[in-house]
Amino acid sequence: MIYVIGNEVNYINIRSSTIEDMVDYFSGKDEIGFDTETTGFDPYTCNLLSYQLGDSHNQFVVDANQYPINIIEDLLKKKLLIIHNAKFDLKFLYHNDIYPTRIWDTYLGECVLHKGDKSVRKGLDATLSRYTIYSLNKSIRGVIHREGFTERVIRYAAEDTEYLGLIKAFQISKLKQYDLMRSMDLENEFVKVLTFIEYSGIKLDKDLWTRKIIQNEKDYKESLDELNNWIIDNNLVKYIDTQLDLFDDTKSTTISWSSPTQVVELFKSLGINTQVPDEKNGGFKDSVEANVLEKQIDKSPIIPIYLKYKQQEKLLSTYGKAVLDKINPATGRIHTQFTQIMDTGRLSSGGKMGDQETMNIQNIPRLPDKDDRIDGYIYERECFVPEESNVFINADYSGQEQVVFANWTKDPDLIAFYKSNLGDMHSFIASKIFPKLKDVPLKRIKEEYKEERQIAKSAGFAINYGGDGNTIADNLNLPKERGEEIYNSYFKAFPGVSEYFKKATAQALRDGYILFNDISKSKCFISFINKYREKEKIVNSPGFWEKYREEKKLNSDLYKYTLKPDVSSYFKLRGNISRMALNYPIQGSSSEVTKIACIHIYNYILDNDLMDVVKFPNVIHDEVLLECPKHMGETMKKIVEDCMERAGNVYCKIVPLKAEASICNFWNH
DNA sequence: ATCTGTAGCGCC
DNA sequence: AAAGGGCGCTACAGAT
Repeated sequence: MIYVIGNEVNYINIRSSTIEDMVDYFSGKDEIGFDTETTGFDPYTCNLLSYQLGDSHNQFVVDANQYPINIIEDLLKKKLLIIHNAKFDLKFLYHNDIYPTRIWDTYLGECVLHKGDKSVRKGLDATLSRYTIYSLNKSIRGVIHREGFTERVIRYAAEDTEYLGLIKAFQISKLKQYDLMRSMDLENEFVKVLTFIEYSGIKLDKDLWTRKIIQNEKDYKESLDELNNWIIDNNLVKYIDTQLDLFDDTKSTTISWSSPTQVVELFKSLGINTQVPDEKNGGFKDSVEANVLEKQIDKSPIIPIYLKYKQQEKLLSTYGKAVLDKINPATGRIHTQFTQIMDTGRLSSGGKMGDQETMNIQNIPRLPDKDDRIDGYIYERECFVPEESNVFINADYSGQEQVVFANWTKDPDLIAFYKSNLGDMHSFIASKIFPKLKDVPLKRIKEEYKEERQIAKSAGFAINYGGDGNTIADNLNLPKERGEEIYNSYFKAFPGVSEYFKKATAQALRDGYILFNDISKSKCFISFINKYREKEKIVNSPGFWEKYREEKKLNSDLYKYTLKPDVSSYFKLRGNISRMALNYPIQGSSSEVTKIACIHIYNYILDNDLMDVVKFPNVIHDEVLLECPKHMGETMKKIVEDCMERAGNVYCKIVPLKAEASICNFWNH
């Protein structure tokens, strides 16, 4: 039965009711299906129209204008709320100072159960159809704003809460089957925090940002002029604009410098090699990306000018005027949208929230090292600031993924490095892969063997992400053989890493998913596992390789069009799985550590009644940004560090994760 | 005029 | 045999 509170109705199976009756009905129950209808996505500028509470027997649709949601605060705080995409509804509750404690988010349930498969639709309707024969009519969505509490609006609003308990039950059974309940618990806890982060937003100093744009425009024009003048000075007539302008006798060029296609053509004519391997077809393609050109910096003086231009262009486009439009008129702050569960469990930021464009707040350019900063130059992160009477607490884990890596691989030398607090990691790897540095103190390596250290840094990085000798050679512009040597000496130096790599790959190939760790048991399902198994079956069939070698010798059509593509795709898929198996557990477990840290911080804020005082402007993978009144700075700094290290201790039992926080007046990281 | 895919590059 | 993990945004280029 559907009940409406706040409007007199009498339709078939729809009755009028009262708040008291509704509260009475749910007081004996532990969980409530919950949903809201609003005028839009932003809690600061939009309003709550109705809220619905329901289970499989009864649903209550309440007119929020007549009955402000605060009157059921007690219910919302005490019961388990089952919500599809809770972040949206929670934001409106937070806006009314209601902070529920127990959430089951059926949307996140789907994300946990189908992590790795983007093709799975996770909306409420799609979710319901996955588990039951029921389906929803979503065409009504948004109509409530226009037509009010009509019969069809009431029916569909009620329907959204009717099946949530059922979906939850199906999800629990699936989650248990895959041993994913702890992973789900983590996400259900974290969604409350992520809501708070989005709700908090981050303040952008508008004037400073505007000055930054002016500065970028000036730099941009200068490098653009430099580019064009170089063409004119070198009299590359093909690219010089010959069209006369009666009012302007300065020459210009016909090149659109932000077009890679056009720049490729020019650079080729200057003898610059633009060929890079094309992953898609195994052949080659043209590219003028920075890492291709940097290796050929001596080939033409135009290269450094072009690279500088590209940098300025980026600062002016992605980090230019559009950012100012993202400032919320009500709060004066930028409120992004986070996606809570990507394939590795990491967050992402940006995209559209309804018809509202948000921005990625996780890729704002970093401040250069202090020594490299230019006096008076305005850097992006300097423009992100706390409110007048506040300070930022900016904290990050030192070497989060590296430390998780050491704990996961259990490599004795890596562990020894951290345990003895030897100092610089890259110097340590250098000492392991260069025999001549075996007995040189790490401090000396860092200062005197910069080249070796750089090689070690690049090699360690590539290997962590599943790269190999070829990757190393390519990165460092070395011969293939040298890259191979470095690769091999790395594994010789760290046998535990090699062992771990083998085990991780074997597990993934066996199970068809990547197991992140034994604490949360989080998993990413390999969406293309069946495709891999098909190819595996082919290459493992009796006599396949004999046939392959034979046909290869003949270079037959069978080889060219069947055997070769099969083998190629087999190794390609296997390589992909292998790299996922190496990287996902490190990246995914690290993200869980950060999520738990954020939960601790959030709970501290909530337990100490600081929701109106402390803000949580951002989280960037291994880094958190808090905002609090100046006088609380020292306390919050310690709290944040403590929360982060406590979270780290859950996952990193051998080598602990250390967190460092600082108090600052802008995003100083 | 509007949509889609790609190249390139910002962050961790 | 192929050859570095995870994201999102902006410009261009080609298509509709």
